This record gives sequence, structure tokens and C-alpha cells, in this order.
Amino acid sequence: MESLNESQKSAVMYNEGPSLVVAGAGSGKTRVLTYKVAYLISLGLKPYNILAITFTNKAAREMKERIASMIDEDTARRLSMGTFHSIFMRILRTEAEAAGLNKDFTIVDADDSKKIIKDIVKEMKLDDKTYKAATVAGRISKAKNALVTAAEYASSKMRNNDVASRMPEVYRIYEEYTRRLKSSNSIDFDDMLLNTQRLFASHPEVLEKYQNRFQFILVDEYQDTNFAQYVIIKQLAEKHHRVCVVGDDAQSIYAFRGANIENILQFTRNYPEAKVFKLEQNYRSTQNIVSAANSLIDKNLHQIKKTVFSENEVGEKVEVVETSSDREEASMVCSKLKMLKNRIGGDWNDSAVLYRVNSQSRVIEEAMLKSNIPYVIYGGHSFYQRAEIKDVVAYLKLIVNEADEISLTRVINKPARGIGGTTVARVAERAHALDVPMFSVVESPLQYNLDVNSGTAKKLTAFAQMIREFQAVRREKDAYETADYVVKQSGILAALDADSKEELESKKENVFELLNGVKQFVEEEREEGRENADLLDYLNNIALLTDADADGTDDASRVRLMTIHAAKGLEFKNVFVVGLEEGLFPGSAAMTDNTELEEERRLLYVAITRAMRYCVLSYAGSRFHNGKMEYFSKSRFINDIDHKYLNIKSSGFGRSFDFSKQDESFFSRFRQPSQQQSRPFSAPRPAATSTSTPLSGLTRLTHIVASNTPPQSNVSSGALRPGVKIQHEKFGTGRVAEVSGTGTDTRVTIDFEYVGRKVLLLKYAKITIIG
DNA sequence: TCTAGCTCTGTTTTT
DNA sequence: CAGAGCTAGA
Repeated sequence: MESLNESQKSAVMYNEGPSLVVAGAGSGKTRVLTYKVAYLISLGLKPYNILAITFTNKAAREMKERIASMIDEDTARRLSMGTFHSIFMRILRTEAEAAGLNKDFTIVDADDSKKIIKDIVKEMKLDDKTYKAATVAGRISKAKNALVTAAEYASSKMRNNDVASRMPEVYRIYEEYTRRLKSSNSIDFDDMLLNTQRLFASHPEVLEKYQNRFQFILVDEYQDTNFAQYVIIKQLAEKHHRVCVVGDDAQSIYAFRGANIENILQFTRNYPEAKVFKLEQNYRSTQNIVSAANSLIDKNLHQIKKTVFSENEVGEKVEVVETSSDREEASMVCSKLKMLKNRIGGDWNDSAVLYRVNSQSRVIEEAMLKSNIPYVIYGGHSFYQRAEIKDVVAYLKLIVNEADEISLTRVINKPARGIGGTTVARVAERAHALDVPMFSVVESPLQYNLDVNSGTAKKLTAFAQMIREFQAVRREKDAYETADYVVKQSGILAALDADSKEELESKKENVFELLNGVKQFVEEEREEGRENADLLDYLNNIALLTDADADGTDDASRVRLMTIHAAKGLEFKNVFVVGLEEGLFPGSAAMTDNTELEEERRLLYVAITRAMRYCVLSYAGSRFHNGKMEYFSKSRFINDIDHKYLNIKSSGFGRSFDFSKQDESFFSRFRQPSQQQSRPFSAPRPAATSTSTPLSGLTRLTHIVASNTPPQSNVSSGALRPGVKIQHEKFGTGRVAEVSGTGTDTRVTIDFEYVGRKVLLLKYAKITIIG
């Protein structure tokens, strides 16, 4: 306890009733939670009786590790710690029968949900432009998070909302969607919450069992909980009222997925006897960073008043940099990164580049490649969303849950075995008409009078037999052996082996990576004393994994690129927040809606407060978006920050941004090696690698950007002869191989050092001659 | 049934 | 620019 300050200490030690810990950014919130758990155990509470809910699986794992080092591993292991979803899924699995589920249920991911909705919209002959899968999925998700079931939806407020936005049929889609999940014996993410709440509401004896078990409940990141989560916690805590929630209303950034900031703002109303603790000392950041962030969040009206302060050094002011384009912004970030590394001698992973939307990562990635800066991109599409991985997983899901129609339709013709769309549609039609699982129809097409020729019927039964065989293997072997068998016998591997295209090679590697993951899972389960790790356990486990949970990249010396949402809870010595432009950050929808605007402001608050000592905010006058150039102006949020904490470096639009001239004293020592300098042609490719996303960068560079860009080349065709060395804005250095055509149709063939041979139309080619 | 190649379109953040 | 959806033709 000696290492805690007074407010932290009292927050840790109070445990007679409900409490709310309002924890400002960088105020040692995780520390308080960890110590509190340890303290409770020291008071004699059994770890088994403590429920601690974190925002990500990774956060749970880290907290367990800390507790393991404070007390012991065995104690840490017995804690019920995890995300809402992972904890509730386990409860649903255990109580499957009471919850009205078959215990072999599988989980549909967000992509599959959308696919199902898309199919439904099509079948109902609704307009797919009005009823966009993503929009409808969002409505259904919102409903579930507000505990509105399909049956209740039609007469709910949400329905009125739909009518107002001219999509009155959402309720029918919701009903059909629910019916399909049920017949597939599947649940989606939101069902984990909705079903748990309903289970507790309808089965008091089950609720009581968990009330007795969870004698103390801790919830982290409470500002980002939704209504369903609030209700479930209330149900669980009803009896003993020993609940401690921790959060910061200023960091509530998940309203789009149903998070309700009112949960934290109203906590003391919901629990009138609650004690409130405020952690206001920031130990993370310099005073300038804290003050800048405070002055920004001050513009929000809707918040709990608190005074976050820092006693660290005053530090550098927060820098604001204006650039003319997204590319220039990216190269500005790169030169500053290099400068920081050279001057302070730290590590690449001291720095992070944060952005509003994932698509912004591309320009940054390209610039990093060019400057030889190692980086990792967090997020984007994760490993488990890749087609080849989803295929294997779908096989595994089908094996444990043969009712799973989503998985069935995914793999029935993968690899191609002559069962096409028409056949599958007939199977589905038959199955739904007779109210039997599709798999049954596939297995005995004749018995169900399926209208197909004998050849097709044979193909169907052969497929069913193969699945039966896999099921038999599963009964005998562990999850890894089963998965291995499936990959080899289903033909997936053979199809990837067919030819050795680079693309297939990497897919194959991914499949092996997946098998590796299964193996690792089985071994870990064994270490924990669970001998027969089953496929079902594995599938449950990966369904809840996210990119943030991926480990192994954490220690690597790389600059981190991620969205601000993904950066929640993290800290970095140096933070670059890019793209502070009206229409991007705040986004266009937020510009007219004050509630959303406040959320975006909180988002920037989160971004700035990730920084420990150095923070740069930047914006670009123009940006490539959807294939064309768009123009932006400076974000209003920059004006929200008190300028006395800012160091504004403006270059003015139109002119090219030259860093060496911009701030000579700052950069002179760290100037980049000139782009004009030629490198030997045998030079290795840039060493930068990205572990989460393969370097799509280089392959994506294959097309010449010509749309909307005025003729750029200032090079006359006369000067271009084979052998001449050139510099291209995007492709780097190269040597001319051939010049053909005349006038505006002149084409130049160039062998680039890194990206190979390209034929460019001279009038658009952004090249300069360098030798 | 399969695939190459074409047109069309475009809020964003994720357990 | 990238992804989805569609069509023609094998």
C-alpha cells in the first residue's frame, strides 16, 4: 500500500458497499484495480468469489500476471477475470439448458451476421440500398444491447425510429435473423449479453447461484458499458451490493456500439449509498500535455467535474503541424520519428501514430517503408477474418455443431467439389420447408425429395460422410489432431498446394499458423490441468479474440500504428495524432450532432493523454480518399485547446513543406539522407516489416495514380534515354529501360529498385532525373 | 459451375 | 483506391 497515494489507497481499501472510482487519464487506474483484488484476497476473500471485468482479454491477462507476481499463480488463475463477453459466454455454456440453448452452440462473427442479414433482405425482396446489411446489423445490435428482443422490437421505440428513417421492416429482418440463428444453434456477440440477462431474469435459482459466487464485482472501463451490461451487473450485485466500478467519463468513446455514458454519470443515483473516489493525479504525462488535454475536454458540457493534474516536469508544448497533403504529413511524422530516435536514443516502440480511421494507415505505412522505419499496424483485418482461416474454422464449427448453416454453406463447396449455388439454394429451400437442418438434407437428399440429379446427390452424401468422419475423429482425438486431420482430408491443403503462387503460399502459411494456434491452445489447456481440450473450447476461445489480444509483437522495436480506439488504455512516450481535419476528425456526421461531437472530442482527449512526454497533432490540407483528392480545413478541436500549451508550426497551404527549412535548429542534425542520393541497385529491400498485416504496401503500389492529378512531370522526353537514373515520388529510384510513343502518349519503361518494372505515361509520371 | 474482368460505390470507431 | 456484385464465356 505504501506505493499508493492517498486517494488510491482509500479507493483500494473501501469495500463495504458500492463504489465508483473516477480515474482520470494516467492516474494509476489499473494499479488500483490490481491492488484492490490483491487486498480483497488478503482479507480472506477467495479468488473464486471475485469477478473482475476488463475491457479486453489482454487487459485481463496482464492483470492476472500482475496478481500472480504479487500473490501467487494459483490464486491468480482462480479469479474470474475477463471481458463481459468471455465471462458470460462461459456462463451460457454452463447453463445452456436453462438459457434455452443447445450446449454445442457456435458463435457467428460480425461478418457472418452481416451475410445472414444480406441474405434475408434479398429473400424478403427488400431494397438492399435502404436496408444495408451494416445499417440493419447495427440496429439489431443496438436493440440487443438495449435488451430489446425480436418479439419486443415491433412495439418498441426503436421501431418508430425505423419508420422515421424509412426502414420500417427492420423488425421483420430482426425476427428472421433470430429464427435463423436459433435454427443454426448459434448466437452472435450481442446475444452473449442479451441471453445472460434473460437467463438471470427467468431463472432466479441460476441468478442466485452466481450472486453467491461473485461476492465482489469489479468493472473496469465502466464508461464504456452499455445498458445490457449495466443491468446484468445490477442483477448480480443485487444481493450483496459489493460492486466497484472504475472509469473515466472523459474517455467514453464507444457510444457507437451502444455504450452509455449515463451508466457512469448516473452511478450514484443507481446506487445511492455508493462512495465516490476521484483519482486526479496523472503520473503519465508532462504538465503541458495534461493541461492541453484538460483545456480541450473542458469544452464538453456533459461530464463529471474533476481536476486532473500532473507533478511531472512541464515538458515540451504539444506541437501542432500543418501540412499540405496526407503524404507530406506522413513524411513529416517519419522525419520526426527519426529525429526523436537519433536525439533521444530511445526505441522505435516508444512512439505511436494514432489516427481516426483505419484507412489512414496506408499513407503512413508507405512513408515508413520509404524511410526504413520499422512499424506494426494494429487492427485492420485480423488473422481470423482471412478467408482461408474462416474456411478451416467453418469446418471445425460444422463438426461440433452440424446445425450451423452458415458454416455449412461456407464449406460445402470448398474446395470446389461440384456443389454450386443452385444446389445449395435447393437444399436450403427443402430444409426450411420441412423444418429440418440443412445438414440432414445434404446427408439424405433422396429421403427429403431433393430435386437434384443423381450425380449431385452423390456429391452431397459424400460431403456429409466426410463431415461424419471428421466427427468420429473428434471423438477420439484432441482438438489439434482433429484440426490437422480436417485440414489434410478436406482438400483445403491440397487446393492450396495445387500451384505455388505467392498468394497461395501465404495462405498455406496462415493455415499452418492456425494449426499451430490450436496446438498451443491444447498444450496450454493441459498445463492448466484440462486434459481433453476439445474443439468446442478452442472455437469459443478464438471467437472472442481480437487484434488487441494478439501477443508477441509487444516487445518488438517498432513504431505502433493504430486507431485511437485501439490505443485506449495504452501509453507511449511519443504520440503523433494525424488527420485533425474537419470532416475526418471530427467526422462529418459528428459536425452537426452535438452528442457525437462531444464523443469525438473525448476521442481526441484519449489520444493526447496517451502521450507521456511528446505529442504532435497534425493536419493536412488535402488527402487522398476514395480514389480522389479531397480538401480539408483544420479541425475545430485544435482551437478548443488553450494555445498557451501549443507550439504551432504552420507552413501555409500550397507551399511544399520543407522540414529542414522549417525549423533548422531542430532538424539540422537529423536530416534524412537525401532522396536524391542514389543507392546501389543491389540494395536490399527496406527492412521494415509488419507482423499483423503483410506488406500489402509494395503490392498495392502497382498502379499509377493519374485520376484527378494534373500533369506532373517536368521531365521532357528528350532527356529520357535508357540507362538514365530517375527518382519517382512513390516508387523511389529506378533506371529507364525504354521510351516509346510520342507527345502526350509518351511511355517510359522503368526498372525500379524496389518495386520492379513499370510502364508509366510520361505526362503523369512524377519523376525527376537524378543521373 | 467457375472465373476473369467489368462497373459501381463510398461514415467511422469494435467486444 | 478497394471491395462488392454482376456478366460473359469457357
